Amino acid sequence: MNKINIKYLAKELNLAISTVSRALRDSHEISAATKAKVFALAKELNYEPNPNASGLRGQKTKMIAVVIPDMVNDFFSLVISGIEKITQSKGYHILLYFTHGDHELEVSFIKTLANGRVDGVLLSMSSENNNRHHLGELEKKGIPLVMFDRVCDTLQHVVKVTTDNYESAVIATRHLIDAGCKKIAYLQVHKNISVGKIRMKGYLDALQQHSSQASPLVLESANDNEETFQFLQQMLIKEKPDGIFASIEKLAVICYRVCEKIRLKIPEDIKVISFSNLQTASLLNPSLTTITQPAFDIGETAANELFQLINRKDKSVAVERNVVLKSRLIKGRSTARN
Amino acid sequence: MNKINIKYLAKELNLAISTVSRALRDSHEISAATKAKVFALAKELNYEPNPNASGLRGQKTKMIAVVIPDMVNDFFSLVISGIEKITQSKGYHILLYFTHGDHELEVSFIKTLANGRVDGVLLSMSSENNNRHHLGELEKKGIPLVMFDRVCDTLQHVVKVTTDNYESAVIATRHLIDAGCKKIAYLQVHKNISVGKIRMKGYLDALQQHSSQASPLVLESANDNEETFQFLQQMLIKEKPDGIFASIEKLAVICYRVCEKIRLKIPEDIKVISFSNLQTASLLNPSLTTITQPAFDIGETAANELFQLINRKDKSVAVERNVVLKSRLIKGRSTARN
DNA sequence: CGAATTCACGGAAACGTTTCCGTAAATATT
DNA sequence: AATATTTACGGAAACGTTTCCGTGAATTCG
Repeated sequence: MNKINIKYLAKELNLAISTVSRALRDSHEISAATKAKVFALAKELNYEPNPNASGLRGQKTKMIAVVIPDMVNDFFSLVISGIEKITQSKGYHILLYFTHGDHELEVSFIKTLANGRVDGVLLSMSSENNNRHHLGELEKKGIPLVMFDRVCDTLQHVVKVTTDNYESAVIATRHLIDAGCKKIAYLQVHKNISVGKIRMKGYLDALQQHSSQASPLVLESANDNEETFQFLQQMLIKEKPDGIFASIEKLAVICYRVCEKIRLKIPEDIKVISFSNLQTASLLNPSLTTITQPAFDIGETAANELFQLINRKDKSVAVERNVVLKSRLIKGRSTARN
Repeated sequence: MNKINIKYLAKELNLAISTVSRALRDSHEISAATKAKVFALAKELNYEPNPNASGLRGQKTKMIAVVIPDMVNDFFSLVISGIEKITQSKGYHILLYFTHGDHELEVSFIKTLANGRVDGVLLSMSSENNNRHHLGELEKKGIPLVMFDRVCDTLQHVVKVTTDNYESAVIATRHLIDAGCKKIAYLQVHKNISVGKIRMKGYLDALQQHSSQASPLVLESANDNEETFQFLQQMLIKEKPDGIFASIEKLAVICYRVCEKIRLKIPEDIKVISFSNLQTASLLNPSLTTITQPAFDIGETAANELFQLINRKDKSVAVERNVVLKSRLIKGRSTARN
């Protein structure tokens, strides 16, 4: 359990510490012969530079933070896979944080991250979108930030990677209308998630422009799944919608369960469409029509944007940019015409 | 963008660096009055200690690495959630690595990790289980290791967290036998994953002891999903099994697709059971009977075991321990009696 | 051939913490 | 009252790396 560091290599080779360091970094100031000797010994002893020392000296950590609500659905798993593809190719490391939808946790994570622990941050915000003061701390410390999916719509001077939520919601709603739905309900999560707001606007606009439906029908989900189940059941019985547009897949799943319980047949009695990255959507009973976000692409894109920020020369000017990726409508039997 | 570090705090308060450091760590050597002043300023300026400096000095990083094959199924997502619960409560950070089933990548990850980047490693091995020399490097450097799920069965002196794969496989096979299956096929991944081997042994033993089936029927999946689809289709047509035991959920999903294509009715014509953590298993058509591993528990347990190793006093003696958690059989319609 | 330049390397400072050691003043002990 | 101990803090070393600066020797140039 001997400490193998540059000092040890230097002593072993009768060289100065600085020489060994330069040799390892392939500096032109070092002769080929010396480099060869250093490389050989480093390889033999399995030498790896101490990241804390490098980080401390160079103010570079080769690490980025990924801060997401959680991983209960396939979306964020895919995003992370996309991020990992990029970080892996750049020799970077991923630090992973879950906010569990808790804004306070998010603030505390960002605070600890704002001190040289990472070279950059990828963030998908926690539910409560009220306060964004903590993000200024990152900018103040010169740590690049890229937001994705759940972005902060009121925050300027930041790079955001999103999908065409509005257009997709319009398409989804029109898909239900075209399938013959006369009364379409929208299942929404918390009101203060920007993604949810934008999707709902798409639903509302499409309804107004392309349907004769008298008024929109919106159900906001509860914190607890069982509670949501009850609410949805009441709504389906009372309002009798013939189309359901779920803003997230969890709500579609709950909807399937409610329909099974109260003997509503999908798609005969009621049609269901949902934003979803569920890999088994096509195997559900019936197969679920989905609006599927390019989750892996989002991860790749966000990571690439972040590395552009990390590597740029002039860090004084703030960068603002909105990258919007397209979602896809994948038809299943849940919205088949009667 | 001023650097806020201990030196700055010290100058601002007319104190020595050492005094400020001790105050921040709530040392008994510092008077209450001084502590209060230091805390106040630190809070006001949002001071956070530089992790590289702390890590370099104290040889503690407050980080652990999680090395897993990938995140294409819900299992590892849940494991990570379990791990995160523990790290979060201990103020630790998670570094995440995907090996993508590539042994070389695993070796290279472990190598970089063996140099003070992390305080401990949680590992679920990549597919190829042949070489385990790289893990010795961790032990040599005194970095604790806990393996989970895909463990190395030939490696001694290490903590392993697994599930009762053998017993579960016996139960799964017996479940099919009890449901009336006379010819049960086992769908297996790569031969050299210990988990797969153990599960297959359970299948073989259960078959021998409780079934009149002449000989076992095993199909090893190809690397490519479509290829596996073709193989399985051929096998179902040629051998006509009436029961399928899938060792991982991906194979069960492929099996569903094949059955749909060649018009085999589940469970009337053929019954299907699978190891799976699919959250939508009960919503599939038909609902899938699963052996479900306590993935979240595995994460929690592995993380707790790791922290025990990290915090123990005497690091000279190697610890060996096998924690085995129980899986659950969750009945669906895919194995209903005819 | 003397001067300027390049080459190849050594010494030392710096990154921000933590902790060992030292020390005046204050308090306690005999 | 003289000594011992505690209190509260300062100075400096150490963690391992990178890089600035310096310097003899070798090479190039006029």
